[in-house]
Amino acid sequence: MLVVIGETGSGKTTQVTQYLAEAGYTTKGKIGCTQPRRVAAMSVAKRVAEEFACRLGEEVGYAIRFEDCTGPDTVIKYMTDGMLLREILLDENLSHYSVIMLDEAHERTIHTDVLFGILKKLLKRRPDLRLIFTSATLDADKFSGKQPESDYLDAALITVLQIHLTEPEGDILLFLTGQEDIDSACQSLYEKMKNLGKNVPELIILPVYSALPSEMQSRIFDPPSPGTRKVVVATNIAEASLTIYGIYYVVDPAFAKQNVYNPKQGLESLVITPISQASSKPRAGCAGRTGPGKCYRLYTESAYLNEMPPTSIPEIQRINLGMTTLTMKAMGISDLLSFDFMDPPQPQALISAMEQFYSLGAFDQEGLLTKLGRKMAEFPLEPPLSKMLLASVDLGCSYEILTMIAMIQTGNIFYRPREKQSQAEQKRSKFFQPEGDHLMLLAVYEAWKAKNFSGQWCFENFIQSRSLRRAHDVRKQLLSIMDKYKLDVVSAGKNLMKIRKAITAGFFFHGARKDPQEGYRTLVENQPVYIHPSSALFQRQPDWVIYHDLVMTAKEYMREVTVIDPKWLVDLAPRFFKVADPTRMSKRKRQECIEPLYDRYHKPNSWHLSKRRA
DNA sequence: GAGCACTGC
Repeated sequence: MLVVIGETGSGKTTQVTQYLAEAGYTTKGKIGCTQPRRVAAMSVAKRVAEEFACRLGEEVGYAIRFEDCTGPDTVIKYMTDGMLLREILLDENLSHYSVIMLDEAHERTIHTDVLFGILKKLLKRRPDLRLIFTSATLDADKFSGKQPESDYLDAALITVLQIHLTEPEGDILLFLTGQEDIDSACQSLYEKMKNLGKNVPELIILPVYSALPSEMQSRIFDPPSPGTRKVVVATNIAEASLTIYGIYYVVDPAFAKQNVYNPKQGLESLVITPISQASSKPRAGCAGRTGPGKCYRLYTESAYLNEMPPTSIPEIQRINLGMTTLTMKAMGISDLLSFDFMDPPQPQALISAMEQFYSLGAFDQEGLLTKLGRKMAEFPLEPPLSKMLLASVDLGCSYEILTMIAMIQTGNIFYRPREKQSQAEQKRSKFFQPEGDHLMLLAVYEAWKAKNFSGQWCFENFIQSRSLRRAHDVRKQLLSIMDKYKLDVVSAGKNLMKIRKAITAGFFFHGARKDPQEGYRTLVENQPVYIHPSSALFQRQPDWVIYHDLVMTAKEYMREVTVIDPKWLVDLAPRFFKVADPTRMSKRKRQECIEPLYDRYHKPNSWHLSKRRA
């Protein structure tokens, strides 16, 4: 086992694999090298193939989701870290490899973190395997919070204008946190420039974030005409995923949105947090990729030292662990609580994941994976979604559920530009279905399909064609896994109840009931929640609903909501709900007939506390 | 009557 420390761009990614090949490591197996991002895996493989003087896919190749560019002769294989994790599911000894290199391990993606633990264990069975971890930094530390300064936006805009008015030519990149920030910053920059009159040189203002349609994203690559300067206002999409040439000035307020998951409530939210010292470096590095550059850091040295954490919290301690832990279980890792994680996740996050497996029927009483659970792990989906898919096979509506899952996973289906909001909304409401938003997503996909997957149709309907194409790819992949395991793909026809039942079978713990006073209450924690105003059910407010997820913004909003019959809950989730005993209920409760079961005694929780089991 | 950073399978 070897650890290589080196800055990004030091050549470790492209050279180490070739040195190993020259040294003869490819005679007994392949050299595998993981990357946290797809683009990196592809572009690095391309470069190494050139240096190796072979065609891509021959001796040097890559594998990412939806794309396997390797062949029988491939000896150096680049791949995403998630891809290697899937490979372990098929061959736990990785018998085709002689060397595995986990590149950019400092990024601490959940996949790299899990691979780290699994590969260390694999060394005991395969002492001949060589492991290499590469990192730009050595140490990791814990995170401490800092209140965002309310005026960082204003300070950032003033800095941009100062640069524009006083500094020599060269484009500007400003980092902000999200779509709303960016749109309003662009608007306000535009007005400030207008107020300055005609005597100042022109400033071209360009927003960029992932939800922006690709045509508008690509405008940031156009070079400005002579005598003008451009300013790109971006999220951290510009940090690693996009390279913009001609940037000389970077303005960095040092904030970003981070996904924070609360396992107890099952609630994810995006919180504005200070970036880490480690990620301030690549931001500054965006200045002068092609020449000298300057970075304006909108914070003091003391804030840098005292308030910004050295590195960010690793993903594994922040996010919902459902899919990862199900994959680990399917790999035969029986005791997750004592697994050798580099930084262990919160025990509560592991326990809630396992409780969810039990109520979904993926675990038995002993905490062992059931047949259903094993099948669920085959799909690259969150466990509730794969349960929903497998339930749809039995209910006879897998054709429709496949599409809904692909669409819901992709997100960002509808595009609502500021200046054409009402028009976009009108188009969107044409897809509304009385049963709810899941069926609306299906209706969108079917309409697109009927128009031969037309991009023009998407444009006319304010729908992001990029998202639909991706949903199409995801659907194809899921379909091929269904084929592999001989799972039937059948249409529900006109019987939409089957579809709503399948949704309930996966998402029963996301049930909510109308509150007589206001909004809804979740069945599990009795939390007050609301239907999102963009939902097809916003006007209808039905009594019982299932939601796909909760998002905390102005209120706690349910996104992707579907009407259900509460009787289904007991049938489809007998481990979670029971019909309440009327003699033990208050009069008010008696009318409701159903109460959620989440009493401690009902959970067979011995398996997650005991190490002997499983 | 609102506003979803990024990545990955």
